Amino acid sequence: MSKVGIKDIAARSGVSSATVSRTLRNPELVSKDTRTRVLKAVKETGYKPNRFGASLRTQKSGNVVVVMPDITNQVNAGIIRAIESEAHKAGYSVLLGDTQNQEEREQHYADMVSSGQADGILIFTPNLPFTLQENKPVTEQLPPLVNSCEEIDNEDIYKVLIDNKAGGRAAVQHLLDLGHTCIAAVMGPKDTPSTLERLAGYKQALTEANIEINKNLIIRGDYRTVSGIEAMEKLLRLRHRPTAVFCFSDDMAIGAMNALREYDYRIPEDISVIGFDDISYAELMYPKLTTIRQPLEDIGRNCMQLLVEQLKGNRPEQKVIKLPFELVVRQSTGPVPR
Amino acid sequence: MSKVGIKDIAARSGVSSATVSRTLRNPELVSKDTRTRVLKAVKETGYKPNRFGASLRTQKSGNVVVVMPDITNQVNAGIIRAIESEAHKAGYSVLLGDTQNQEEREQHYADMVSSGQADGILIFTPNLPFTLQENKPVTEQLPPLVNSCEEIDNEDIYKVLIDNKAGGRAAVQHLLDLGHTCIAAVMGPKDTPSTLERLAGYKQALTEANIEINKNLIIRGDYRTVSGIEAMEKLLRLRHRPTAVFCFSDDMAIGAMNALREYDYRIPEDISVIGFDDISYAELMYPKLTTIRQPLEDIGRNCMQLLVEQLKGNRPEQKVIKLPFELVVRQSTGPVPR
DNA sequence: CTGAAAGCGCTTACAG
DNA sequence: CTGAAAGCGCTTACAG
Repeated sequence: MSKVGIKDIAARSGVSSATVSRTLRNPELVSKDTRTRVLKAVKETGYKPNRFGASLRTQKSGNVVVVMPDITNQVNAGIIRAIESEAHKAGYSVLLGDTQNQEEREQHYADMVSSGQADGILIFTPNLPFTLQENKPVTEQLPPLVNSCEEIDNEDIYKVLIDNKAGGRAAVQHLLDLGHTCIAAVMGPKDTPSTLERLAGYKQALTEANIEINKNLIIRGDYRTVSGIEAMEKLLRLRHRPTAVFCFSDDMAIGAMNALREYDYRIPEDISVIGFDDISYAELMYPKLTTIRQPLEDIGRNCMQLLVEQLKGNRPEQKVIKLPFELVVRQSTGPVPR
Repeated sequence: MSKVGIKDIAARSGVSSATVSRTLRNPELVSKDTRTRVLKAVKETGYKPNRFGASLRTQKSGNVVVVMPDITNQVNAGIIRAIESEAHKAGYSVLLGDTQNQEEREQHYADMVSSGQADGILIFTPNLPFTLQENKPVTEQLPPLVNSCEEIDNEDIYKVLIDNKAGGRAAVQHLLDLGHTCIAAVMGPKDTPSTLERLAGYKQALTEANIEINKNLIIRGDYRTVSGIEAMEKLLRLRHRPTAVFCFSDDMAIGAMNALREYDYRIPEDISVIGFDDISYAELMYPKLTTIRQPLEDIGRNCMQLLVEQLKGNRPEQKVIKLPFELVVRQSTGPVPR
């Protein structure tokens, strides 16, 4: 690696380093003649301004950091895509922080903001990796920040959310409408806000239909495929098997369908399956998966837009953006068997 | 955001900023007493050293950048996971650069190395985003760098690869072994090294079996699901339909299976389908997808290890690491219908 | 339109 | 064990 600095360019083109900097940042301040000379030298040497020098001076990094529990799952994939393209529009680079569900790594990425490596942060976990002092207003203590997907328990934070409870309720209502009364739930990871909400929706729908909640029909999962398989295997052992299963994620629903096929059940003739998310593989399954669609792209776009507003120094009035979910009926759900 | 600097800590604990820095970087150089005082001040204020100041001084960023055409697909997902955990072990942070197949963005991420924001780079596209001068040795002109998945046409670069040609050949040989003679190929994006290699393997296997190459049976795709659907639809219109299809990616194979089901073909009784990659969804399909497995985790791990060696200042003798693929026979391939 | 100079926040060789 | 000082590579207010 050749290490070309601003001084080399200055020397090469016979101007001061100030003029080189101006040529690159504010070319309109420089005469056409010098500009040409400087740019020639830049091109010849392949000079790139050292970001640390610039950022140290300007106190801006031009980066935003995204903190996600698992960057490789399909839900986050859809969100990331939108974040990236929106950030790009606003002139920011995205640093993707995969926490692998480790608190230490969450902290690590949050520190990138504290240490100036990023100007703002998008948080998709339910924890706020910044310590707050009680006596000061929250907004003054936090960097530009938006929270989404897993709600942080703090009213003063900007958020982009869907109504998980209503989503859960809609999923179960769909099954009730098909005549099911023995409906199982496969939950996500313990104590995550999204799971608790969806569970509340599940319970609400059943209660409204005068159906008693049966604890044996509620299984803990972790949103991943394997846990869907295991949950389904547990359910199939029950004396009174469910005729329909509401999985709190598509990945678990896909696992559940695989377990059902393994044991020769027909979907939906024997057992109906509904998921949550509408990842791209949902409609590629056989049978195609009925699910509650999260507007992944909208979530990503809104998150970034809300962050960019803050980066501009604005403090939008509206703290929370609620986005709509949608029941997508496909082939994995059908009338209750009789 | 409170902006606490090293001077604030120095003042608070009654020492010089040099001592604060030592306490944080080389605590063994500082007396226990001062160390305690400094750490107390750090904790109370939540001070994080500004990365730009430090990096400007040390000329190290502690970051590596990963350049990928699409961070959200499942092949890359598997690779990223391994890269992240390996980087973490070596004390590096990973900046994920999704290029969305735009050359401009590829350049942007490469510039992060040129501008000092990253100390090394992992490139999963076939283009080298650095200009080389002919008269100097290549290694001296490049930063620590490893190339994988899509081979860059340069012998002096460190690479982690699988034998795509042999992989393609193995896929077709599997179909030949099942008695198929009319075998279609659904290729990836035009001119990508991986696709050209797999195609060469396809042709080699057929030629060895004395089967003539039929251009109508070779369709262009782009590795994504939709292109698999479209390719299959084209193939089904042919007067002499293939009895087996080799898709150069699992996503396209999944698309192809969906198209087949749409038109009431049975898999594999009517038409066999084989993919390439073995993404996690491959074995969750119905029928479960037969495919050529890429060792995604191994690829990621080896890439990062090879990069870390270079970051340490070493220049390993072996430039290319070849990793083995594996034919995974599942349910989407079967004997030729008679 | 251009240059000299200050300074962003650190780290580290040097001196004590 | 600790401090004063230099300097990493930029940008920009100021002066001309």
